[in-house]
Amino acid sequence: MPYPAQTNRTTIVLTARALIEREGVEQLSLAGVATALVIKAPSLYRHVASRGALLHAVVMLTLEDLFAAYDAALATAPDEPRDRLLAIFRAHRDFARANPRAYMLAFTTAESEAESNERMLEQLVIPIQRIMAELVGEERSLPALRGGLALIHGFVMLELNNQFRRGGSLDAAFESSISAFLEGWDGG
Amino acid sequence: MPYPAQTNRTTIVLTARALIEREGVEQLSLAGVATALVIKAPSLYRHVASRGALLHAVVMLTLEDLFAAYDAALATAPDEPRDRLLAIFRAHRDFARANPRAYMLAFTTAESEAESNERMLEQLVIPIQRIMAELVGEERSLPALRGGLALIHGFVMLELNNQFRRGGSLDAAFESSISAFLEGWDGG
DNA sequence: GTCTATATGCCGATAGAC
DNA sequence: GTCTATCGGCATATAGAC
Repeated sequence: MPYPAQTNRTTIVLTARALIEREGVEQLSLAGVATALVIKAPSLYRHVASRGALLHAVVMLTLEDLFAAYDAALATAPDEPRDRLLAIFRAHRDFARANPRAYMLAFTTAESEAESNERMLEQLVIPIQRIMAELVGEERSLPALRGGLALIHGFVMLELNNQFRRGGSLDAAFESSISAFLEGWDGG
Repeated sequence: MPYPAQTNRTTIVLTARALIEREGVEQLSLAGVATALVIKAPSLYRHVASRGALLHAVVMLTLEDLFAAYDAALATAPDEPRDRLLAIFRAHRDFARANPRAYMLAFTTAESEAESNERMLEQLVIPIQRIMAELVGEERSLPALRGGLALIHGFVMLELNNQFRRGGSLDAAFESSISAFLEGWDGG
């Protein structure tokens, strides 16, 4: 066994994500990943087809983790629909702040890499829409879902890109904006 | 005059933006810009310090154009604060859809290139906050501004990245979400 | 201000030995 | 599965002639 296995696909993907988080996506090179794993770049091709495939794997992993964060938040949330929705939204924001570059990458891949991405995103959104339906009714649940996603995603994107530069509590702005949005659908 | 002027900084920036819109930011090379201008790449350095400086110029131009779109929208809008806010939000979305890649670039530059970017963004946001203050009161105008920006920016980002894949009217979702958000602040 | 020529570097990816 | 060696490409940026 002159060249025993020194890594595997999962480790490679995790390392790539860590490097992306540290230096940015455009800085990610296969040589960098290999160095971090103390192997040589060509060895990576036994586990990953290309740089693009690696990035796609990072995106999928990130979406899976976000989904898991939803589940964890729901596991400890109260029964009220409104509380459960808030729990998900807060978990979403927390996740984005904990993994900013991976988060942005996952939601900014325009290509929508085949169908895998699409399926994952659908899975992610199902629990939100279900709760939304309880709150605003079935027929308005789709636009309400879209607005809710837009609100939290937009908030998080602006926050991650340092576009809220005027002081004041971002937490309070987040909470009160969600409250306003939900109450507005109630009333409408 | 063996080598007469064949271009200028403004033309270069406009060309760069057009290329970005066509092929994406990461695809933009100085060689590509030069070719589009029918000159050679090194000539660009008489007008632009570096690729980064060129990108920054594109961002500033884009923000200026967005600001102008706000002004144009307000010029023909009714007097009611709510109508004026809707006019700005619709103009924002229209602009983003007309210039998707430049828009994403402008709002995704984490570095916040010196202070110029910051000042421009502040200018952009002033009219929105002023109207917001009329609608929800001065002391709540900052969180309401942030929530409103988050909602429209998030909606547009999800839309541009093709993350609304379930059919239904996006226009309707946009309008009803804004209505809900604004009414929620009224009621709160 | 534009040109040619070039320095310099990094990248993704492949071939073939072990 | 990992290695060394390498191909081929394209990038930013500079030097110096005109």
